[in-house]
Amino acid sequence: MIPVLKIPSKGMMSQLKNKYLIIILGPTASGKTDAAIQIAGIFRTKIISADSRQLYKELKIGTAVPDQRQLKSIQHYFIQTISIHDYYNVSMYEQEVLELLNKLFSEKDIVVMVGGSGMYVDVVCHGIDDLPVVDPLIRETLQQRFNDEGIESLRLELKRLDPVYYSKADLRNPKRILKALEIYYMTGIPYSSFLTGPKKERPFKIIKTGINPDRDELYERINQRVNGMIQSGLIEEAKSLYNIKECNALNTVGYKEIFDYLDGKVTLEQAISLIKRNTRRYARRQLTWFRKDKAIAWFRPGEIKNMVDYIKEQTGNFE
RNA sequence: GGUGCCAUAGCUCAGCAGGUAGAGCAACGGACUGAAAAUCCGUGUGUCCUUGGUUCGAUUCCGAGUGGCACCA
Repeated sequence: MIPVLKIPSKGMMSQLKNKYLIIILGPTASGKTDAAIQIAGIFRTKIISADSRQLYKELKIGTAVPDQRQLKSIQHYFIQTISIHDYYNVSMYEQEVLELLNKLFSEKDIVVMVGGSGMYVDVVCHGIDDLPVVDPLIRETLQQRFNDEGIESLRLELKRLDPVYYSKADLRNPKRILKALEIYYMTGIPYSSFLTGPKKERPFKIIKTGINPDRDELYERINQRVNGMIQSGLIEEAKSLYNIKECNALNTVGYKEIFDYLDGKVTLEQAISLIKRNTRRYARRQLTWFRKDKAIAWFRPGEIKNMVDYIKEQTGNFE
């Protein structure tokens, strides 16, 4: 059972007019963590992570969470807070972040948010429609049917049950079809009728900054990060998670390739190359997501001073 | 020094009995309202080493040059 969290009341929210959420986003390995810590230090505030994998307690090396020293210097939220066995989704994240922000803004004028999960960032900025919680049994049944029957019969079913969503859905993407059917079977109401579209307004102001190295530099940073992860014990970490490798949260770059190595499917050398390649691809997908957001002010790694100047300019120069 | 083989996409290579070229990997672009580091869709990016010749036409055939590899000295 998922606890329903209360959205702050209107009275509390009206006081947040001069509060600023500073978002630092960018592709993986672009230097977000360091930048966020420096900037949060300058503004004497705290950091909210918007990272769908650093959330998990059990994951550390492969997700490049901030180290102990960094976590001590600035308080972080949403780092290693839930278990990979827990069910979690962006809507829960939205609720929890709004709750937390309401609390943090009572003592700070500025809060920093850092992360590379575009959907997590967007949900905090614009919200997401409310959907019913789906019974895990329904989800499993549909998943089983997909495994047995393939996508075509589910697609035809969606066409019959929710023609509106069918007409605009990505019909070759099983996840989209399954999601819509889950909601239909949970409620008897078409998924499309839950999608209202309009974006929620937030009572606080949002300033978006991004860090985007040149492509060559980004790939070099990725290579170094991956080599560093191997040296720091990624293989041992993956071994300790091997018996639960089917968990959704472990369908993650860095872990899945090491599992294949442990299964003897690839050599260690191949696994490391694949981690690098898959991280590059992930970074590109992140950039595709961020590119369409024209509100982001872009910087290069190390341009902390420029970022701080930009933030001061946007907030009216107060600290 | 001699002989032979090779030179085509970022890489490994295929191909064209002469009509300006394609495969794997890599790369690049896009979608994305509850597992999003997930999932799905799309794209060939090229002085066919250089230079003469033959030809209506040469990446393809011939000569020379350059570079690489192998073997013989």
